Amino acid sequence: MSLPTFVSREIESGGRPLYSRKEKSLGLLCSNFLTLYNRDDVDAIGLDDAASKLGVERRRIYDVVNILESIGIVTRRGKNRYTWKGYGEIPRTLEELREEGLRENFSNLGPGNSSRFVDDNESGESINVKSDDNSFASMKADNKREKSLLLLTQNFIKLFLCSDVDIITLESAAIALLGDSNNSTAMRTKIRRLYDIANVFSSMNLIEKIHHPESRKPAFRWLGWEGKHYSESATALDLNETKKRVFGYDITNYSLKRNKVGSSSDWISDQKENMRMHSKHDISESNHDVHKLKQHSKQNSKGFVFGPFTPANIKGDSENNNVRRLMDWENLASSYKPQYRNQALSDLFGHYVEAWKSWYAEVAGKEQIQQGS
DNA sequence: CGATCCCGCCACTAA
DNA sequence: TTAGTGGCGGGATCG
Repeated sequence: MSLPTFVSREIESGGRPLYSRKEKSLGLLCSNFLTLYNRDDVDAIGLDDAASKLGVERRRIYDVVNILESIGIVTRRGKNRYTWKGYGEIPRTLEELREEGLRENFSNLGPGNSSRFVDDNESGESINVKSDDNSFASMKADNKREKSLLLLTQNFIKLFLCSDVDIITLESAAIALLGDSNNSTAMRTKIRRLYDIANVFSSMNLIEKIHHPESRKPAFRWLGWEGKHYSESATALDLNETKKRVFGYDITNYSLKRNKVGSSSDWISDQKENMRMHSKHDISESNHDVHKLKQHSKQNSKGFVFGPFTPANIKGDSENNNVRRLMDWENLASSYKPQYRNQALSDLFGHYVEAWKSWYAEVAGKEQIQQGS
């Protein structure tokens, strides 16, 4: 009961809707999470700490962490605690997943597949010979594990790694990963999860959202982690910035729920809207894949990852000794005229800049408050 | 209107 | 039992 849920379409004095789903996307949260912890002096990650630092509910941290764990970036150390492993684990983990997937015949995507994930596992000793109720319990636990975000994520990846196709529709992925069951509800739920996963992977540029060449349907293309260089240990050149004005607020924006009004925290309300970059005159957004050899994302010294909208500015030559370092994003955003494919991307970029400045201010502001406990 | 996907209730579990 | 986890899907947003 309850939850009136009458669309309280609050409009901030000015015409700007005071709630944007894009600002709270898992992908953005993931980027912030990675940027926050991709440092050499980071080892343990406290979930509470992460939640408060990133300004989100704990529930969301679970989502991000579970997905990141599937790639090996972090590992569960124990209750409320994870260990940062770093991007270096990605290639290794992907390779393992590929082999594992091949071993499990994960290359079947088409209909009538009846893909069966054997669900291997390390602790392959289930001695539950019988014991009625006992086996029931383990069965339930097993069933739950099979539905876990972590496993779903890994299976999703296997789909790409073990198949000749590199463009997959979430629907097809759901069908393949669902094994069978034509249940419409299960399908819808599965796709919801895949969207979540796709979001964070997109933010990491492991995959890219596109429109199927012919089908026109939205799909995702595997990009992989190959050329992506990261700086395992944050170089010194960051955090030395000072000419950047410090914003008082931090990324903590618990308020602004979907409907609820929430305290009018002036999050993005300021006037940095002057960085309206129009979507350039169509850049020959030709019919089929213009995405040929685009160089998605580069990362700055701190490991911050750009979305699929890498400003053509830094893409110059691929991963040279990325000595670029911290260019002034504010200027870039307001003066540089990037060739974004569309308004959405430019908007997203704006949000990234915003988010980046936010946590940057926080981090720079109060040193690295290494979480203890 | 269909594609997205955030939010947070609440069933499980671990301590 | 309490605290930590994390399925799940309603329904708000986006395009």
